[in-house]
Amino acid sequence: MSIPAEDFTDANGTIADRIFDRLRHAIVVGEIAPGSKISEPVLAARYGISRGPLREAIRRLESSSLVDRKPNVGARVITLTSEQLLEIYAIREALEGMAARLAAEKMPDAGIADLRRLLDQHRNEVAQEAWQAYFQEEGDLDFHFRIVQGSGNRRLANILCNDLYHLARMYRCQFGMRSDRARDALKEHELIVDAISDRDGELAEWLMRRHIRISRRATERRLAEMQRNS
Amino acid sequence: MSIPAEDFTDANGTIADRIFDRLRHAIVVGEIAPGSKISEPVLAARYGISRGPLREAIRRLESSSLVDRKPNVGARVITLTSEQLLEIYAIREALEGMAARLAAEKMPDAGIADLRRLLDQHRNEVAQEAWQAYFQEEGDLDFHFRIVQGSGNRRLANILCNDLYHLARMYRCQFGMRSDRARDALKEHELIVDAISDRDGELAEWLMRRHIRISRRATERRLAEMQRNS
DNA sequence: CAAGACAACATTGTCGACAATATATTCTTG
DNA sequence: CAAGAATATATTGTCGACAATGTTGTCTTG
Repeated sequence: MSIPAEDFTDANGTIADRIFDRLRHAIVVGEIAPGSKISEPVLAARYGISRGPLREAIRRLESSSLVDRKPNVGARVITLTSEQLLEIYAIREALEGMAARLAAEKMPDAGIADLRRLLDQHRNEVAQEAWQAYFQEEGDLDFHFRIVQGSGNRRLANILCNDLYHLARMYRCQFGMRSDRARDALKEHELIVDAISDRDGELAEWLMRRHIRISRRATERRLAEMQRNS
Repeated sequence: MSIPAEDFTDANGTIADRIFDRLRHAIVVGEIAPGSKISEPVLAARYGISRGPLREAIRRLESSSLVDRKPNVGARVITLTSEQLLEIYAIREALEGMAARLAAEKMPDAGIADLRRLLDQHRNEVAQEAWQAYFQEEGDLDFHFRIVQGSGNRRLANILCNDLYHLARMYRCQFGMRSDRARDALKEHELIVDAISDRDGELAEWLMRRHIRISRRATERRLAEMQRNS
């Protein structure tokens, strides 16, 4: 929810920047189907802009590895394979584990307090069962997002927030991932925040890595299930 | 040396792609000084191209975080601070540690044999003391590059090879990093290859992380020294 | 003389048109 | 009728020109 890339306020920045955000969002939520062609003429017409800014946006989408471009042929939205998804989980485990450790060492107390408030909110939502899976997932990303920010490593935050989180979100939209793991995940989140609050970096890293590993296994099970049903 | 991005054969691909490679190389080796402005008109004139492809290349340089761009103002080459450099080392430690573990599990025997040949070559160069620091450093990157490739995680390889290695190289050129650590580094490389060859992922990860940590400490010492002399 | 406003300039952002390349269709030929 | 070549079409790549924004230098004025 508070991920900057999500709230593309159409007022600021250049057309290329705005179209990049819009396209990225459209791709991530599946509005533009995976594997479909990114045609410059039709998109330029649809959004009422010229091809110039559009091309720059597409080049950036390529850098974010959301589209696959071939010279003189064009760009297509990537189709996330299960292998690629597991690759992302592996990277997140390494990177976010490190982020949790750094956050335990360097995150300001105010940030930890914010984190606790966020968890309180999640706890209410889960308890009332009034939450929708969508918001639950958003909340999960929000949690991870804040910890990464708290690590203080700007480049780490860039890698995760500009690329990997969008890909993770894309997968969730693509496979209609509904989280029946909300309660467990919340508990894991709470333990992580406790460790960070105790400034126990080693434990925070271990908990975060396990959290992501569990999440990956749940995904693997789901993928195997889908494989079986198809 | 065998890093794909380095040999920009001017024959294939579009102008935008070629100019991206050329600019990246020019920035990395310091041909375009850190902090200097990336002026579209002057670069278009210098390379004899139009501004269109150039702009796309600049957008991609921005995605690689080699330039810093402000809307309606322009782009400037980033200036690597020592903090940013240490951030990169931290990320490399996490990511390449993982890569070494995966390589131990999945790298084909042929790849390991290639790795050994590479180390033989390095050993000769070091023994003859006929090596120049430049090639030594290139060889180091080549070693890391191959292990990352051997991990089989394509996205991991992209993150490291498309962004972080270029930044690391940029730093080395920027600070005129001469390696008096070649002998030790070679020994560490050999241990890592031994672990991979033994399919001991845990050890390979540990050795790789330590290798990068030692390298980071050497860099920190050098930075402190430079700080003192200035 | 200093500080702020104004104007001239340069640079970036955007657009439409043309050239080069790839894909799809049609035609020929065994 | 099938397979391949040649053409036709559409899309991408590139370019030069115009509009919008930032910057810089100058001029006025307290």
